[in-house]
Amino acid sequence: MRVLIIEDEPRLAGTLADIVEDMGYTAAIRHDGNQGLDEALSGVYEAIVLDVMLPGLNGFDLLKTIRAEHVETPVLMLTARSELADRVRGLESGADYYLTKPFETLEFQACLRAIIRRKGAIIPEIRQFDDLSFSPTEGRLTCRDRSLLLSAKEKEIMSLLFLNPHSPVSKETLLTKVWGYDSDAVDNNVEAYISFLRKKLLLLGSRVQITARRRIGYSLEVSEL
Amino acid sequence: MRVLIIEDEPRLAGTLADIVEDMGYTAAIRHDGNQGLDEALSGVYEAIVLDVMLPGLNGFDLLKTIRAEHVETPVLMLTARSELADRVRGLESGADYYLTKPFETLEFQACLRAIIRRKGAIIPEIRQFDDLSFSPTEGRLTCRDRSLLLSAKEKEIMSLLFLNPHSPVSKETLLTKVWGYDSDAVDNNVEAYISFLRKKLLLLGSRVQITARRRIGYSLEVSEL
DNA sequence: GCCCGTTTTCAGCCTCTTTTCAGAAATCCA
DNA sequence: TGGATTTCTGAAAAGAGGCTGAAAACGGGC
Repeated sequence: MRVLIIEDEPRLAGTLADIVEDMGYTAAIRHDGNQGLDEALSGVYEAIVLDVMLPGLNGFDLLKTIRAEHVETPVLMLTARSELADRVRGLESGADYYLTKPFETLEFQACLRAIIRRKGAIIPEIRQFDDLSFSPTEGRLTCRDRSLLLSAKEKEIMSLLFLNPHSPVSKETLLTKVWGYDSDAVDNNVEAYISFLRKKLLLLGSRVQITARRRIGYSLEVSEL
Repeated sequence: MRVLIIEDEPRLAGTLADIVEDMGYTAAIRHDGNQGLDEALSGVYEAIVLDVMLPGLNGFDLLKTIRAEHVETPVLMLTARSELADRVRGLESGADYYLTKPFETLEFQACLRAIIRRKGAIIPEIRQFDDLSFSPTEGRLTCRDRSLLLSAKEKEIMSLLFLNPHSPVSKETLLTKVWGYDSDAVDNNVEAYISFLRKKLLLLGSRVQITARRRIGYSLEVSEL
């Protein structure tokens, strides 16, 4: 799961790469428009972070070109200006989102996650939390040398919990995101699955556990012991 | 610090209000376009969360009207569709951001913070008062190296107290905001919870304490010693 | 149709939260 | 000072939410 960053300013490019890697992706960096275009056309990226001002070929034209070539990779555009005209132009060139510098790390992450999710992909490849790692595509949980596969529903629940460890996910969220908006599943369905997942965590011997916060939700936490 | 939510679906409106309040704002809700417009024109809000589909007056037109009246409150638009045309139209109407349903709490908060910050205001997501810090989303109180989690009701009460330390919050306010408008909870319920919270502050060893002002309410104060 | 793993359902138990109550303490005011 | 009022808090009861084992129902592959 790779993200392409096309940004000529080295410091910003580095920072972005760090953030993206924190999210569980591998980052590739290109510093000019033409190199960026070549790379983007490869179509192997999960998302592209694209600065508007670039040497060689500007962001708008780069974007139009790859869209013309039917590369549908989600694109997050970055610009120093927040002019309406620019933002509209960005969207019309085929950007999925438009972020004005400066921005917060959290905001950037949220937007990146949002555009990737919007195109239907499941978020990063391998996510790590303490001694536990999780591959959402495969649905594999690994702790040290032990590893096991999750069922479809278990996998989706784990994905949501892994998205932001420590921050609780409510049963309501789980029900609508995993079972669907108009399903008639009830709270106990979630509880049953949480129970399944806990058994598997125990089996793996991980220090990570799923903690219930009454009336609030479930979150991943590292065991105190 | 108020945020106006213009959203006709009551459930979503309620959820958004909760989130916004967790961030330390006061939420006002309007369920239809015309009422929303009146409220928005007052210009007293820090930000407006605006659904596109509304009875009475749609979001685009509402937004254009208030911008024509030179109300520059940041606006976060919500829509069920992610059509390019819609997004362009939203931006052209004067929206600061465009969020497609469904979205994550975190994503929503990040965007809201972003648009407010962009217009110059600042909001910390962790609130600090003397040696005590409080994270409303997580419901965690921290003092130096010690930290603990609050229950649902404790959390809500603490949120309200933290909103304006030193300024007292009445039992009546607490009852309506925490227990709800039509609950039959009595003053002693509040008193009991204040007592719980005091115990927890003691446990943390914080200098912050909850002071009662007879017939007026409770406020956070720093201990004299 | 049968087998398998997955998913749902149910019931009983357990735990934490919330409410209730009663007496003690503090505060106010005449 | 003394009585009325308000607030505090420990303990217990009531309630809601959460857990889990077992069994039933489902559904895809052979």
